[in-house]
Amino acid sequence: MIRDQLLAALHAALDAAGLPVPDAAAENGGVELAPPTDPKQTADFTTNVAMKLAKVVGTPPRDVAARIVEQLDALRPAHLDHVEIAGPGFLNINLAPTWLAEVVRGVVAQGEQYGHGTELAGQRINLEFVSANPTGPIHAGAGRWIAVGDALANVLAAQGAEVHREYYLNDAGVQLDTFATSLLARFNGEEPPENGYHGAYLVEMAEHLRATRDELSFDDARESYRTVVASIREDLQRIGVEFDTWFSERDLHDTGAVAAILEQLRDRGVVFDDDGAVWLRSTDFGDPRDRVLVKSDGSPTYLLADLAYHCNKLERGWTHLIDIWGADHHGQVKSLQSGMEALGHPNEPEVLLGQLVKLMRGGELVKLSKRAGNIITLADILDEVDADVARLTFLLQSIDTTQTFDLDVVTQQSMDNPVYYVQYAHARIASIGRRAAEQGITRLPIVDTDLAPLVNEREIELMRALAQYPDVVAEAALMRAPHRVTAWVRDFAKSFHGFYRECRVLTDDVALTQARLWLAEACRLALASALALLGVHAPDEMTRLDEDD
RNA sequence: GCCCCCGUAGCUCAGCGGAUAGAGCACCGCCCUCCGGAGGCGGUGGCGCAGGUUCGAGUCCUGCCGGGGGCACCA
Repeated sequence: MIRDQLLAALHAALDAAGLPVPDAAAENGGVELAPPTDPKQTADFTTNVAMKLAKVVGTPPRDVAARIVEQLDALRPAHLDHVEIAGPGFLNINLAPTWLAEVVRGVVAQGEQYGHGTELAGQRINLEFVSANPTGPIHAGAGRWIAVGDALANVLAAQGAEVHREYYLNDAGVQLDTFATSLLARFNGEEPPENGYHGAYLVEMAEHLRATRDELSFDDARESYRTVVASIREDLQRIGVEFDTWFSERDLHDTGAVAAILEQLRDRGVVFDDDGAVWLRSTDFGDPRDRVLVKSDGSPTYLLADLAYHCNKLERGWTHLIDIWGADHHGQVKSLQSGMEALGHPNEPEVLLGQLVKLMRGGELVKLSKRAGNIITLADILDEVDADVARLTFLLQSIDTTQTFDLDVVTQQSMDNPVYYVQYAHARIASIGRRAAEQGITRLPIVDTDLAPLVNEREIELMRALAQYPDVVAEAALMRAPHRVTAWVRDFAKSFHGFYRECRVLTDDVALTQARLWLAEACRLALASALALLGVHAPDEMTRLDEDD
């Protein structure tokens, strides 16, 4: 990549100028070379290295910059046009337009893999997300974890990691008993207990069961969770997410894995008995309080099973564990990590806490409660908008922010959804291809195509955005922030629509047409790449809107 | 009381310590003899408050004020 070549040249220039290389491990970081953040700056790349060195060297930043420029000019790296010193001491690197042509060729060469990298090569990551209890349908808010988890998995994989999508099925424990009690009540035409599940889905399930039998045992009621799991799988299929492993909590108990973990913890001397219960000394590992592992009635806590589960993931060969949890589970993070550290697995799992989704309908906040039964399910949303709209909506913002999902806005105004704006850009490019075919225009091999005619501001803007895309993907993976890809693709679509309006692709100028056809193709590939990471389709055509709509 | 997240334009949100803080929606103007107007161009409008670190702070630190989520022998 051109940036890497420039970076190497910059290092060489620093060396030639007798300047030290800023320590990457230091507080203010190493040598940075990036496009200017300020869009009004026209340079291709900028570096603040002179300002970082000013203090070390003891001369003003602009003087340091001058020394670097002198050496860079002498080195003349490929594509370099000229370097300017700007503002407080920025080095603004201006390249010849040839470098952007190389970007386009690079995109075409990599196809829909463009933007992928190898930052995480060799890592085997187990990503657990959703893991909603099988006691009821997936609610709408969990859609966020589905969309974010799947996109994050894609982004991590795009950086070379082997990524495994895993769903932890809580098919043991008291919540399943509560489920059974509630279902049994419905079967017998009674109301579930106050703290049971009151959702209408149990009424339906009970009706189905009554159609084939007169009696229902508690155990059979309990096992009916499998029906719920089937519906969860169906919802996931509708939104297009597939898990590699559905891991049964019950198996952990049945195989003795849970008991074995308790023994391990005992052996390590990190537990104590008190009042008939077994406790983990998690305070030794930074937890605000110690935690119960085995209750005084002899039953294991969720934490103990969860420790067994996470150890199991490591035993299966995953080198790093990532869990996506809702912020309402914040209190469990430290406990789990303390326990894992006690078991010899520090820094596992990495827990990504996502802030919760607030659902709005009719301008009112919808209170969610499975137990009260007034849930809005993911299926409800998918009944009204397609999966692409739902996914992109969930991927619009950082998981650090509480998301307000306004059902009215998302459904009634779904045509305004950003997903269509982006998909439209892709469809437009495909449309150009169709028109070209009609006119008998063939795209010649890119090696035979001169891209020099691409000099319009719009074209430059697009090519620069293309150049930045790999960094965006790498950053999204590193920061576990797939929404960065969303932000990029929206901006990119905007740039493309601007280009489309101003630069006609199919013209009488054969050379220009060829160059623009390839630019458009590069844009299409990048859009397809980004949308694939987000789990959103890249359509070749959009359904036309009604004129009178 | 303690812990986590957030506070940026009227609204919803971007913004890896860098230069004059950006989008979408809404509102006000423009633009279809031309590849799909689900489009383009322009305008109005903003970093909760106070200190600190730094050559440089929306970004880092402290305090305060708001909003959300947690502080179980529940999961």
